[in-house]
Parts: sequence; C-alpha cells; structure tokens
Amino acid sequence: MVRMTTRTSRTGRRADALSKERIVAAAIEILDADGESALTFRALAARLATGSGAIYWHVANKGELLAAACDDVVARAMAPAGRSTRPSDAVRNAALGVFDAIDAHPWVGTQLIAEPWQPAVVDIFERLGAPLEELGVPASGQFDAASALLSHLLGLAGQYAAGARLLPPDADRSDFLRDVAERWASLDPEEHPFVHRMAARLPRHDDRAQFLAGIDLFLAGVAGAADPAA
Amino acid sequence: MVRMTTRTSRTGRRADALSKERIVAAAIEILDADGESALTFRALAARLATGSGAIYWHVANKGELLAAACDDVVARAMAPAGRSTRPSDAVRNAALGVFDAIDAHPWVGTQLIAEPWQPAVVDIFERLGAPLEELGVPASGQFDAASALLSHLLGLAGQYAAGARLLPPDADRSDFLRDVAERWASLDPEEHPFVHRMAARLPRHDDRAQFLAGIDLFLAGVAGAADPAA
DNA sequence: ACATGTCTGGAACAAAGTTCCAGAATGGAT
DNA sequence: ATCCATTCTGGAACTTTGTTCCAGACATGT
Repeated sequence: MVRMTTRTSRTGRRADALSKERIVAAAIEILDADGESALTFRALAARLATGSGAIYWHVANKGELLAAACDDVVARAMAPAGRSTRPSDAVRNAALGVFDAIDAHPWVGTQLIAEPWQPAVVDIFERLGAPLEELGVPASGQFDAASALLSHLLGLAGQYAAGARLLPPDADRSDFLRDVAERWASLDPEEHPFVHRMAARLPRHDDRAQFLAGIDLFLAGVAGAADPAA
Repeated sequence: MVRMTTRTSRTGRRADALSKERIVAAAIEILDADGESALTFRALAARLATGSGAIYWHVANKGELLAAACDDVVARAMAPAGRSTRPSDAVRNAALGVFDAIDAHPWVGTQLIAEPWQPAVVDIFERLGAPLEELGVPASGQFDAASALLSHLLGLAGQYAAGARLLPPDADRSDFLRDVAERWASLDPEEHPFVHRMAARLPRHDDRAQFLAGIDLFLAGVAGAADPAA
C-alpha cells in the first residue's frame, strides 16, 4: 500500500526536519529583519542549514512561499476581532488590523497587491464587506463599496511597502517625510498649487490616522448612499 | 570652454541616433505589446538594433526607464481635462483619465505603486486634490481626502496590473472572471458569507463602473464632511 | 537484508540587470 | 587637412537570482 500523498508529516522523522511551516517561518524572519530584497533561496537555505533543492521539495516556487508567508501574517492580524461591535467599527477594526500588520511587515503590502487573488485578500474582502449588509447598504451597492474599501487598503499597502523598500533598514521616517515635503514645497505653485500647499502638512501627518480618516470618508459616503433621506 | 552638461541634444547627429525619447518609446511599445515581463534590456537593444551598453548611456537603470515610460503615459492621460466642469466632475475626470490609461497600459499600474514618489503620482495627487478646495473641504481635511482618493486609485491600479500579469497575452477577461466567481462560490458560506454572495455578481460587473462608484462614494463622504448641516 | 519511496544538499543552468571597455563618430582647435 | 577630446555605440563579461537536476542519505515495510 503506497502512500501517494506528499504532505504526510510522519511521526518519526528527525527533529530538525524541514517542513513548509519551518521554511515559511524562516522566510518571515528574513523578510522582517532585512527586507524584501534579502529573501533569496540561498539566504533561506543558509539560515536553514540546507540547500535550495531541499526547499523546493516543500515549496513550489518563490511566489508560493511569499503567499504562504503573507497568509500567515494576515491570518494572525485578522484573528482578534470581536463581533460585538457596531458594523462601522467592524469595518474600521478589520482595516486597522491589516494596516497594523502591514506597518509591522511592509513586505506584506507588496505581496497583497502583487497577487490580489490569494486567500489573504479574499479574507480581507470578506471582513470589509460583511458588515455592509448591517450598515443598510443595498445589495446592489455592496460589491462596489467593498471593492472600493479593498482598493483603498491595497493602495495604502502598496505605498507603505514602497516606502519600506526605499528606506534601507529602518531609518528615521521623519527625515524621509521632511525630504518629500521639501521637494513638494519646491514645486511651482502655479502648476501644483495643491501639492505645494500640502507640503506644509506633510511633516506632521500620521499615517495611521490618515488611513482611518480615509476609511471614515468611505463610511460616510456609504451611510449617505444607504439612507439618503435620513 | 567645456560643455559639462550631458544632455546636449546637439543639432547634427545622425538621424537614427539613440536618445532617451526613442528608448522610452520603444520600451512602451514592448510593454504594451508583450507585457511587463517582456521588457528586458536585451529585448530593448534588439528592437533598437544596438547593445545594452548603449542604452545605459542614456538611461541610468531599469527603474528610471520605467518611470520615464510611466510619466509619458500619465502625462498624456492628464492632458485633455477641461477646467470648466464642476469640481466633483474634475475629480471624476482626473480619476477616470488615469483609469483609462491603466486600462490601456496595465504596466503603468505596477510602476505607479512601485514608486509612489515619482512625478506622475505627484501630478495625479495634484489633480485629485485641487478640486477639494472648491468642494468646500476644510483645509485640515484636504490632505486626508486627497490621500484616500490616491490610495483608492493606486490600489485599483495595482489590481489591474496584477490581472494583466496573470493573463498571458490578452485572453478573454470574462473567462477569468468566471473562474474567480466559481472559486468564490465554492467557499464555505459559513466562513465567507459575503464573498460567497458576491460571487453571483462578479461575472457581470464592470471594472470602470465599479471604480467610478468608489470615487462617488468618496465624494459623497467628502460632501458630508464639507457641510454636515446641508 | 533489501527494496521503495521520502527527503536532503549542492552542483549546474538560464535569464536578467549591470558594468566595462575598445573603438567608431563627431565637432572644434591648430 | 589634421589632430584631439568628447560623445556615443556595440557587445562581451560579470553577478545575482530563481529554478532544475540528480546522486545519495534516511526511514520503513516485507
């Protein structure tokens, strides 16, 4: 009787045996410590004290590895969400949960937008969309509203990841903001009046608060569409 | 007297001379015809009948090349926007202009989110934010509102680009949507009630209309914040 | 013991970005 | 007209990375 399954996690194997879980965990450590560009199969093999071929026995390719790492982080971020709150808070909590996860692991942002059909994104979509019913959004508008929320979230995720890619290790974020503000301020006020004006506000802005403000704008719009007479 | 500048575009040079413009134009052709993965310096050199070294004399690296190509497309997309319309229509027009550009050139989406500090994004930010003043959004909220609009746009851009990366050449988009709908429908209705419900709506949805609906949700929220008493 | 299927480690390959450099092309100075 | 410095070109070569291949170690059932 031949066991054809690949994933047999049999009982007695040496303790330091490779497994998809251990590989994903090591990948997350590398990504968090040294950024996206540091995750190579060679670095991973070195950290696991093995060869790249051994890794490929457990993981099909780099995309699958990244997706698994991303799922892992997102699943953890989604877990602690009480169902007891108001629906608008449910949306806020879900969004902030993902925001905080991306803040802690910027590479998740890259992965989320790189492959929007992966399970993690579907989960996020669910969490953002489910409360809309209770908010009184008509069925016909729920898809549009949830998609807009998701796009907002993914867009921010992408920008965050891009920022992390630019700033080598961690670096002082306020220095970076000051640089951008200077560049904005030096733009021609005739051609870019708005950006020129916003330059003054950039240095003391709070990413998280700004993100939440965006969510609230959405929710305000949704509420208006839900009961235009109220 | 030595001319130190690099960019002297002198008058008499042979007609088929390389230039950043010609290189960018060729890059756009390749990107549009065969997708992001087809743009390599070797392919570019082959199309321009030269070597990769010659290209590097005009362009610092691949990032700069992509940014230039992206700027080119975005600049064209922004051009035809009358200032005569209502401010809310100005926002819609700017957003739809970028949407249509991304629809025609999905690789622009990748580039926009990959480097959100590039000029093209600043331009978009300007066009999205400038009308907010006329909409009566208080100065303190304009930054938040414009950022939210930008994130929404970039998020959608990323998803569009991801879709184009997945579907090899052009392929029938409705086939793809049907596949995704099936996968959504096969999810556990207990765990993913919302996504499960949305599966039915997915096949006959319109990307552009959905994007515009998102913008309108935002504008509705912005209007509410602008004059909560009206 | 032996055979079979599972798993490992590292060599080897292919593709892509980038660097290097020898030399052609060009325009000004003598 | 000749020479020279500079600009520009073409392609070879280097480096890194994802991926494939494969020889063999390990464990298990007969």
